Amino acid sequence: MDIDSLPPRQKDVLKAILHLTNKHGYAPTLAELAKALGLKNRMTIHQHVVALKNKGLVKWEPGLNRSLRVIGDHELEDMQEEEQTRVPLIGTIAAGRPIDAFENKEYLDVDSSYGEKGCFALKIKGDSMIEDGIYDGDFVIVKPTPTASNGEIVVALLQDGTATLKRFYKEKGRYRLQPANADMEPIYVDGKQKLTIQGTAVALFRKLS
Amino acid sequence: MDIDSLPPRQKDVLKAILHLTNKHGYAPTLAELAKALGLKNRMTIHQHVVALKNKGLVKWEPGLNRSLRVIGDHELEDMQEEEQTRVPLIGTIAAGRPIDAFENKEYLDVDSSYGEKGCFALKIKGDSMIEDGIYDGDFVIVKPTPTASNGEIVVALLQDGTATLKRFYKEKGRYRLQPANADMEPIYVDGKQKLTIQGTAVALFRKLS
DNA sequence: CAGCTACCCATACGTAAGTATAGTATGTTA
DNA sequence: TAACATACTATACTTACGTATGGGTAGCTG
Repeated sequence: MDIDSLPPRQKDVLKAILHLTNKHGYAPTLAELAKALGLKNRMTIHQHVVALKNKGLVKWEPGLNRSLRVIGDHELEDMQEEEQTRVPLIGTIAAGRPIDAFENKEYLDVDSSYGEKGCFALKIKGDSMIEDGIYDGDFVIVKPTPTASNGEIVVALLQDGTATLKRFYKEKGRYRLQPANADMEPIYVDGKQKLTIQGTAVALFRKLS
Repeated sequence: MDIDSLPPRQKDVLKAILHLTNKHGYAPTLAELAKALGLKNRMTIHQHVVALKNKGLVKWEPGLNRSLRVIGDHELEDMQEEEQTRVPLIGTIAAGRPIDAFENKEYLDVDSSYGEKGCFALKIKGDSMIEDGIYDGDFVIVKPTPTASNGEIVVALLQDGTATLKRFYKEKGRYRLQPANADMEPIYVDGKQKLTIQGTAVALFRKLS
């Protein structure tokens, strides 16, 4: 049974079992798996693991708590996932400047789900988003996406090579990059100009002291 | 810790844990260990594993079924590091209310240094610190300290049992807990009254989307 | 269209299993 | 001798957690 031919969610469940088992050293419960996959109900997981059991990929003892395990030769697969949990801190972003890349590899230890999504972190320089509570010196975790929805905070690359963190709005024939600072004007980008969205900001981290 | 220097029965228990775990692929229960060692009562095993845990040879999560596992020197090191990386999210803090403890154990994965310092996390409810960029729904990481310096953001327990997150200032004969919200007044605590400082806020984490 | 798979949700019930509390007995060491 | 560690026993309580039962939607295929 090839994992890659599994339906998407079953594959997610299998990976989560491997991951949580290796992370904790004991088997996960259905509820823990549900939580890890953003579900509200462990019954969904139960149905998934029944399907996986029928495909010979997992096994458990009926009625025994925490006896769920992956069977076969799939245990090593979780090892390569491990290194992707950390979020690389790639540089500083200041409006009107290109991203100033850090020379040394640094990482932000945050919730592992961000690393798994391929997120990267940027250190904020400036006050352009201060009224949205994003302060100079904060770290923003960015999920790579080529597009964004209105109102999302994006890391945008302009045509002149500069980068900026702003709220994104798509308007008639143009894009608006809106600062959250009353002293600053929006940036408008004509619809025909090149606007690259590096990703959307999904989390913020700040040292207080 | 050398296994061979263990008392006889503790050594038996350790071996049985390893054996049953490898045999079944999931952790044994106390009852299963008791049965394997010819005992009638799982309490005996419980006392043995407590002794083994105190010697750093096994580990489990209190209250979780089948979470017992043997930890070796290498794993011990990893486990300690893992355990101390995670910051327990213990509840919600809203000014004027006691801390509303979360029922389910949750953790915030943040920079490992916070976990090492024994920090805990609280979810913010309210706007009392909004002008310092601490918003409703944010998570604040708190380092336990009984005292604070002027200007530090503290989790304070008042005499009436309520909790609050404010900037701490020591003044003549009293303490001032200063909100960062122009619509709110400071809280003054007479120097003779009981003011418990649970800790100081050292970091903030916010989900943006 | 019907049937099937995939995927999500809910509540209720019952057993699994850890823990609390308490006890006795034996061996070792200061 | 007393204190402590080791090792066994019991019952009762409480939470953990799997399962039963039931519902729904969406997409694909014959």
